[in-house]
Amino acid sequence: MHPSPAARVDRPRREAYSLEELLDVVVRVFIERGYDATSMEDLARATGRTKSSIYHHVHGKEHLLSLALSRAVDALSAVLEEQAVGEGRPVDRLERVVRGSVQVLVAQLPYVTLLLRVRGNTEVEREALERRRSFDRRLSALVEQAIAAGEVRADLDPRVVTRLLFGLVNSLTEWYRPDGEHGPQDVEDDLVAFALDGMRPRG
Amino acid sequence: MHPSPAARVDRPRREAYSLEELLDVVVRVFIERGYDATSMEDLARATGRTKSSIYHHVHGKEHLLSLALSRAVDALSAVLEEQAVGEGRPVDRLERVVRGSVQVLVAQLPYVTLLLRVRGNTEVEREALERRRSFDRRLSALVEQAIAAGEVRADLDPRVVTRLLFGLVNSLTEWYRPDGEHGPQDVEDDLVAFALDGMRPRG
DNA sequence: GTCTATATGTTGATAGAC
DNA sequence: GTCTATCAACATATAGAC
Repeated sequence: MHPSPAARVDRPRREAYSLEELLDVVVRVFIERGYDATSMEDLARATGRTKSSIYHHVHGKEHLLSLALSRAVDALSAVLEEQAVGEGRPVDRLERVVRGSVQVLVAQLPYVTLLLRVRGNTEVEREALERRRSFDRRLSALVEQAIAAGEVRADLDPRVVTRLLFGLVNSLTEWYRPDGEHGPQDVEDDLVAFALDGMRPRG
Repeated sequence: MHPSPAARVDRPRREAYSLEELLDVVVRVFIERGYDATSMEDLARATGRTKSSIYHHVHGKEHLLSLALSRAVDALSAVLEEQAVGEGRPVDRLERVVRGSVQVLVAQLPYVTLLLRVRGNTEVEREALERRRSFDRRLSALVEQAIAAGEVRADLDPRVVTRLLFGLVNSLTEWYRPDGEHGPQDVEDDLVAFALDGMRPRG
């Protein structure tokens, strides 16, 4: 059944574009509205194309999520990989992991933000969550090494310290904006200073 | 049009129950699956009733969210209200706000968790977000008073410190569990110790 | 590689019996 | 206050023209 010519909406035909460009727009919308609340029609509107056009690039909505989460997880894993078997005092390696994580988080803010919001509804999400937990476990081991070496205070529960440190870094996604009033280096330095020495003046 | 008797599913008729009981179940499911991913049918299954039965208690899905968010926001506001015009050094009032927030967060964990995940898609969500921002602003003022009094280190950006402190407390919802291995008092003490003095041993 | 049109399932919500 | 039955809207996804 053909439509009558009068029924056609004058939707202009857009240039072809890459998966990379598509993903940038998609992730922005996923964060803004939430993954589940975002429809393929929303994505079509945001990209200035049609749903069918998106389906030409990817298998579906969950595939888009999968691509986005992989990027974030890969970047974070690389940071830990560098320091996990590194040299130097445990507390210094820990600091480098924190600094590296902050840098990744800032550089890949939308992707990491999306990763941190995943709840495990689907297989794709559960896989990403499992890789996050692996990151957590290895960071925890580093904290315990630092405590054993007397470089981190021993009067606090190591597991709680790990969680708090982790939470401190991850909380950046809730407020840090690249075009905001805080520079990435200042935020990184303030966060490390806060984590190591706290809010109270020393002396 | 009546169904044939054979088509009827043998769904047992359940006892009446209160809005309070309903809300507890609903919030648990909202957190588990995410608000948008949760269907009214999911809620019906979780409560052991039917969709229609739920609609008898509330106007709809968003009404359930509204009730849940109000509870969290009210509890957090009460904590700040106690200390905002309180007596004592700013840093001590700040510590009491942090301790009070942790206690509320632990006592009302599912409700606060839900609040912290809201993105502002609807009017109900935007209202809750605005009340959160108000909380943030007043906490920020308290931090600045403490810095002005020389009770909090002045070499860090006050706004960044506020965000980090806020993020530290809120990150509890990501891992704290009432039936877990950490007692609420220990977590509260460790968090305050971490925030005030950091991870590094003093002396 | 984009488009229009459509198939097919699920959603939030309501009507009305019991 | 619970239930069964139903709806209109919207969801993901696909077919096939250009």
